[in-house]
Amino acid sequence: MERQEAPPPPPPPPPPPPHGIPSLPPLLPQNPPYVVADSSSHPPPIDTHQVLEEINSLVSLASGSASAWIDGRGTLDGDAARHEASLVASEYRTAMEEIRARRLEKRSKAAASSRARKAASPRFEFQTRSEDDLLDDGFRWRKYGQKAVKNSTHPRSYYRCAHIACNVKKQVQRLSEDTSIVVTTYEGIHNHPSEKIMETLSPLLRQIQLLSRFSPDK
DNA sequence: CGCGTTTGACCGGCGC
DNA sequence: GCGCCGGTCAAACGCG
Repeated sequence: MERQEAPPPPPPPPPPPPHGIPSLPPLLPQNPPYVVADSSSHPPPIDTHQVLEEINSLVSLASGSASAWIDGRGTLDGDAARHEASLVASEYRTAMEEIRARRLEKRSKAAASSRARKAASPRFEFQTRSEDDLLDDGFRWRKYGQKAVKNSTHPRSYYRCAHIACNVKKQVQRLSEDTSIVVTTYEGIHNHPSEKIMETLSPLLRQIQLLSRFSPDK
């Protein structure tokens, strides 16, 4: 147990979030206060793989893997390490539960507002014969999803109006029977004018204002 | 580097 | 309860 010099703590590799796996809350402190493995010590060292197993089972809830986080950290040892391992696992569990709860809440709120909007807001659909899927209607749209739909060879694309606080949506899909036809479905009413139209109109408006200032009946 | 797109995971609704 | 399906989310990616 006698250690003259604290061995230079191996700088923990920056957690490399592997491809496709969401970044995770810290599992272990960056600088190890934990005891370095010592074969002569008692109780025997615990393998991080044990801890990893539990953490992984928790992480699987959030469809990720924690192995990248704990890899290369070696073996924990002693009561302190044991204690820390359990703390880490329980902290992690709490964190993941919170994340999950927040996501659920957000989703159910979104679903509720989507239902309300569907019931209240107008929805209209029209077809155009066009090479381009996305026809220029003067508004800016941000794509937020694409989905293969049943009985259709072409995917359906989902767009939201890019204007702030305007929640108009549209779906765009090419007919499988006639590939040259695009079906566009709008949902909701814009709470702002089309930027394109304003761009065209604003010089005219300025002109009108200017003229009215010098108009004789003023 | 900021912003828009891609893409797989996830959720709720619905029919069975 | 279970599986399917459409719609949405959000991290990763890509492009100007």
